[in-house]
Amino acid sequence: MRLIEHTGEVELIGAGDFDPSLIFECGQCFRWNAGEDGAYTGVALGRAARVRREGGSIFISGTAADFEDVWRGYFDLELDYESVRNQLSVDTFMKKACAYGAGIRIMRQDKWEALCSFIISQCNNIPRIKKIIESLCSLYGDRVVFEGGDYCTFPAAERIAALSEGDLAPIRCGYRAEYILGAANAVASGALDLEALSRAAQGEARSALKALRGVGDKVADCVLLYGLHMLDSFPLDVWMKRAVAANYGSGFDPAVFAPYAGIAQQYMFHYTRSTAGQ
DNA sequence: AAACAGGCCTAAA
DNA sequence: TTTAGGCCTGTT
Repeated sequence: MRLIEHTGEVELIGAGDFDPSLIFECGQCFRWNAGEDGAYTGVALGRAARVRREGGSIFISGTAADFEDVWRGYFDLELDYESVRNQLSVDTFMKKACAYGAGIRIMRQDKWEALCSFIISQCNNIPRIKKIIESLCSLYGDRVVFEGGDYCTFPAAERIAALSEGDLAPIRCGYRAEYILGAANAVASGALDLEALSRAAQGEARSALKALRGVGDKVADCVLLYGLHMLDSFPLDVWMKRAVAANYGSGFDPAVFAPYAGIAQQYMFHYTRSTAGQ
């Protein structure tokens, strides 16, 4: 990959699989939105940015230093996703899913943000999930100005731990408020060390997450994959259960996709949802 | 109007 | 170990 620094943004040439619309809309994140020009703007890791594809290049706002400090890791640019796709194309279904999802990458999101976001996601639809998260950020995040617009960071666990259920009432997250506060307290107090968990064994990290009220198998697996970047974690939501049942039956074991079962899940998820009803 | 949406918890077999 | 019902809220 070649990097060219322009004024206000960097250009990536030969970044490999990198389709902003797939990355931001395949269900792994909630805070990147497409503008009229097709460019995505979002706030991540405390800063706002814009990402777009033009020709064969990817443009990310900021300096080369920003890119090295934040975005190279955030977009997981060290992993060759084309090679992963080839590795995962083990049968007819996965060949189709991988081809369909070429351009997807699994981001390294903020760990606390992933935990909190996927707690909110339970039994909810994407528009409402995004609405609740934006409301949480605008109430309790920090303001950042970017290209003349006003944005908000995702509030730190410490900030939310200091709140009450009443403080969360305006975000309209319903019964999840109690779960959010519990998780925030666990993280803020140090009882749950997400940084340490990301270096622990997957099973151990999963158990620690599931010890939180409001975190079951599905949310825990999403946090492992999207927050702790454990690429072998295989979240099973209702769509994935249908997809697995339809294509593999009951004896399926995601270990056939090791060590990238989580990426396999992402291709399957996106392919299944996008082609639903066709 | 009733069901459903990217689950989780509890109680009961 | 598996299953049913309830849960906040918004949308269809």
